[in-house]
Amino acid sequence: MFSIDDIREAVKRKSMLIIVGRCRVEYEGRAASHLGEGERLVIIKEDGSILVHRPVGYEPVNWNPPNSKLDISEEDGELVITSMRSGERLEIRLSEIKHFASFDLVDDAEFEMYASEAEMKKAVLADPSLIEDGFKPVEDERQAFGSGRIDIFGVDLSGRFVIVELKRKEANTQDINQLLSYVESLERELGSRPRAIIAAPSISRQATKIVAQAGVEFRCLTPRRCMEVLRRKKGLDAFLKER
Amino acid sequence: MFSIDDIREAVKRKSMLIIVGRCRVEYEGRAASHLGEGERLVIIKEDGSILVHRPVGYEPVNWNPPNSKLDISEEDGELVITSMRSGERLEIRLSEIKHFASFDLVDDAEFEMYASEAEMKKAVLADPSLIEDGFKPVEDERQAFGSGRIDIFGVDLSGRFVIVELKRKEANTQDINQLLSYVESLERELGSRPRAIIAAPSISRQATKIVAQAGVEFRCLTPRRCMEVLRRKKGLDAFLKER
DNA sequence: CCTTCCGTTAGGCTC
DNA sequence: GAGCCTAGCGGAAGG
Repeated sequence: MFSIDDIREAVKRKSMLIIVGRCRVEYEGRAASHLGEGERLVIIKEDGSILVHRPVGYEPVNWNPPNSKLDISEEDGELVITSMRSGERLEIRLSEIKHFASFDLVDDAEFEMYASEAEMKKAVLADPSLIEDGFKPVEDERQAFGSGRIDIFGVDLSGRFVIVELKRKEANTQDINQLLSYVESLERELGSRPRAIIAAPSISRQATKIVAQAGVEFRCLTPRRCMEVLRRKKGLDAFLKER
Repeated sequence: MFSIDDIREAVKRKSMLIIVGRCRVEYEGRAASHLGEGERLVIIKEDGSILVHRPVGYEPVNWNPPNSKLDISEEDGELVITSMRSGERLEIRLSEIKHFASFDLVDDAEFEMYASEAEMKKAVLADPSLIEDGFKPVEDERQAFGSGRIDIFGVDLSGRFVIVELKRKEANTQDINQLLSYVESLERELGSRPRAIIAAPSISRQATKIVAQAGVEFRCLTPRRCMEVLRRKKGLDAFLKER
């Protein structure tokens, strides 16, 4: 079996702890919550993050992020785990522990993610014709005109300014509003209204209406297409380097 | 020890599985990712959700939501867990298993959350003076004017329309833009510009500028204050019922 | 630090 | 099912 000292020892050693048991959970901080008695999985990680998982659902029912401070105690025969963080307090009272284990895990691997919006941006900068022929991104891309950051800012064949908003999935009304706030901000700044292009794999029907009404243009652009462009470019770079 | 059949059996029994071991993870679906070899915690829940947790961080590095389909197999001496879902595939290849356990957890408790935006809305409907004296929410509150849903729609003392946007934490520029899109949509619909009020515990400096420029009004309203109003109202209801 | 915005966001609610 | 919004969102990136 194990004692409260085993748990304290594991916490101090900065191991990952797994506790399965019957518990109640109270949270108070940015909001507040109460969870009555039931059987759950509690995970405590070496960075001070803590998760309470119910038997179903993707999300933890309660948690505290990394760098929370732990306190382990015993009260009325219950194991009490308290996780504290500026302004937030999570208390888990375990009346019965079905399982306890601790591990010192080694995990240095890189996590690589593909098909993100950042990759779409790279692809458009590498091949601006993905937006339209003659589109030229403006070199200095750190454009923060009062209200937010523009994904890509450039000029079209006729020299007119173009704001491009990228989305890796279907564009919705919120996305169009975001783009329009950039347009208006930039219009005030430059005196003329720039073109606005939303580039996404698809667009919601509702958003289509706003797009039509506000003169925004839609370009179909998928993350997959962008990955292909980047792969081709990478291949070309390698080829040029070899020569 | 345990065999692959133990794991299959636990999955079939719809238990919660906990596996700690050395693994690689591939994901392909809405995006794609690759995670090289390292030691992690894998959780499989009875509803088909699956989580891969690294030794640090609040979030799982890879996952699949509830109702994913599981396949357990053995390849090249590795335990291969595949989780599939419409258009998404998660593959975990375990080269070494340090720990395996399964549990049939019982958890029927209610989870109660307080201080949500929904509660703020209830409080304002119960006591509209939280917005201002004479404010009257319009009964028919299902207001979806082309672009999104308005939190609370009403009239002020002078009979002018008022749009109220509630936020449980500091209001930012995005929130103001959202409110303004409602204002403009409604202005087109009604012919006159309604008042716009953002009710939140605080407002960011950036948002303050837009508020001033666009004629939006800010009302300080905290979730805590709303909870007190609701508690008082509940108390009153109970008192009236007792008589 | 503040601000902004992405995310395999998830999850819920409404039409 | 489609669309929209909240979340104790978390996390990263930029100023």
